Amino acid sequence: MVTTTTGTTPLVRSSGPDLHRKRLNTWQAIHAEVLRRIRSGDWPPGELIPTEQMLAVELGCARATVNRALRELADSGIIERRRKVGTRVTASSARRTTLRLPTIRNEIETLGARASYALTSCETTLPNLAAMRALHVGADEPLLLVLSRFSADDRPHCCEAIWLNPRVADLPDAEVFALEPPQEWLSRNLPVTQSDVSIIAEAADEACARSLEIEPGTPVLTIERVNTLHGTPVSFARHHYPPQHRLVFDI
Amino acid sequence: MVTTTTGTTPLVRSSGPDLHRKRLNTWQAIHAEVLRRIRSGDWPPGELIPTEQMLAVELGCARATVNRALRELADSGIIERRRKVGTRVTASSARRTTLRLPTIRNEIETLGARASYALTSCETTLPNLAAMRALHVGADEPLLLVLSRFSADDRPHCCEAIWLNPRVADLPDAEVFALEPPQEWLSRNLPVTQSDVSIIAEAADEACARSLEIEPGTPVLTIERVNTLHGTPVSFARHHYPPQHRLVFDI
DNA sequence: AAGTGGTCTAGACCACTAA
DNA sequence: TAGTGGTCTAGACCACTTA
Repeated sequence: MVTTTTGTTPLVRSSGPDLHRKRLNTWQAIHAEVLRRIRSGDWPPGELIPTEQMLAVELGCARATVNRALRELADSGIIERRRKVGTRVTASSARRTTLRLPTIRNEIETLGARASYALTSCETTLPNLAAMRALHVGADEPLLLVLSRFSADDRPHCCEAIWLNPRVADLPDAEVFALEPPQEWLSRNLPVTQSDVSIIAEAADEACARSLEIEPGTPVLTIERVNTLHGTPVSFARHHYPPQHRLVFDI
Repeated sequence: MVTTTTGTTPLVRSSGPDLHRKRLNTWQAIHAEVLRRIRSGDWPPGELIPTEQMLAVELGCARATVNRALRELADSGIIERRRKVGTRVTASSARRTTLRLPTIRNEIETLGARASYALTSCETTLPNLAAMRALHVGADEPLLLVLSRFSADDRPHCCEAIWLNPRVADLPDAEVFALEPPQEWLSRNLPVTQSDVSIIAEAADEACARSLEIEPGTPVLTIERVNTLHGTPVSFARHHYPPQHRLVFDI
C-alpha cells in the first residue's frame, strides 16, 4: 500500500457494520459529538468513555483527530484523561475557561464605547507597603507612581495606579504618560517574562473614589498585576473598577 | 525513500548547513525556544516571525510539531496568526489565561485547610429581582432558595445563595442539602449545557455579613453562576468571599 | 507485561486572504 | 493567484500506570 491518501476525502475503509453511521471528519465535529453524548446523559459524570482507538473506528477518522478533540475537552475540564486507565467524564462541577485580559482601551471599545485616557498624576515617591512587597524594594527606594483614569463615553470606567521601579527599567520622561497609558507604553518597551494577576474586592480609597466619582469606601473590583522580567519585578499595577462593573465569561 | 521513519529518533536529514544547531524535537521545546526568542527581544512585539515551514527546517522537526507549539502560543495570546500573512508577536499586553473554577471544597483543600459545610437555610420563596432576571421567571413563581456556608479550618471561607427552579428540574428533599452542598448535588444530578459566570465586587448584605462574620457593607468578591440546560436556566448561584480573598493566576 | 494516552513524522489537501 | 496557516491521515514509538 504505497499510494498516497487523499487526507480529507477517504473512502469507507471496509464493509463492516454501521454503514449508515455518518463519518465525523474534523476534530470540531468529534468534539461536538462527544460533548453531545456527555450532555445528553449517554456518558454520565464519572463514567469511562471509549478509548481513542475505539472512537476513531466508530466515527471513521484517525486517532490523532480524536486525540485533538478529546484534548480540547480535557483542557476545558470536561473530561479527565489518564494513561492506561482511560478517559472519564469529570464528576465534579469544576470547570476551566479562558480569561482574557485585554488592554483597558480595547475593553472599552469592545463595549462599543469611546475610550479616553487622562493622566491624574505622575511622581517619584517612596513605596507603600503593597508596592514594597510586590516589587521587592525597601522603604527608602523611591519609585515612579503614575495615577490615571480611563473613561468610556465620558463616564469613568477604570482608574489605575502603577508603581514602576526606575532601577530595573529605563523609564520615559513623565510627559509621555500624559498622552499614552503606562500599560501601552510598557507593552511596547519593556519585555516581560511573567505576570502575576490577582482579582480582589476592596473599598475605594480617597484617590480612587475621586477618580471614579464614587463615595470613598464603595466596593471596587481590583485587578492587580505584577510584571516580572527574568525574576525581577518591574511594575506593579492596580486597576480599580466601579461596582457596576462585571467580569463576564461563559463556560 | 520508502523506508519508514522512526518518528522520534530521526537521523540528520542532510549534510546541509547548521550541523551544530541542536534539533528541537518536541512541541514543548519549540514552544520554549520561540518564547525565548520573543522574550529576549530577538522577535520584538509586532514583528513577523518565520513561517512554520522555515521553523520546521531550522529546528529540525515536522511542520505539525511547530504548528502545535505556535498554536499554544496563539491560544495564550502571545502571538497572532493569520493565513497568508504569517505569525506576529502580539503588540499589545493583551493576554489570556486559564481560569479554574473548582468546587469550593476543592478550593479549600488546595489551600491545605480542612473544609466544612453548613446549611444555613432552605426554603421555598418568591424570587428577588436578580433571580427573576437570571432564571427568567415571574415574581409570582416560587423558587427554592438555599443558603449555606463553607469554612476552612473553622474560619468562614465563602457563603453561597442559590436559587433553584423546581419547575424545570427534579429537586431533592430539603434535608439533602443539610449534608451535601447544592453545587455538588447539582453536578451529579443535573446536566448543564452552559454556565454564565460573572465576577463582581459588592457590599455584603445582612445575611452574607452574618454568615461570613464581617460587618454589613464590607466589600465582598462575588462569583455569580447561572447554569442552563438547553437554553433553560436551572440554577442561579452567588458565592461571596470575604475581603482578604484573592483570585490568583499567572500569565 | 500490557493497555492507554501523548506525541512525532511525512505527506497531502483545504481555507483564507493579500496582492 | 499564490502564500500561509489549519487540519487530516496512517503509522510509529514513547511515557505512564495498573495489574
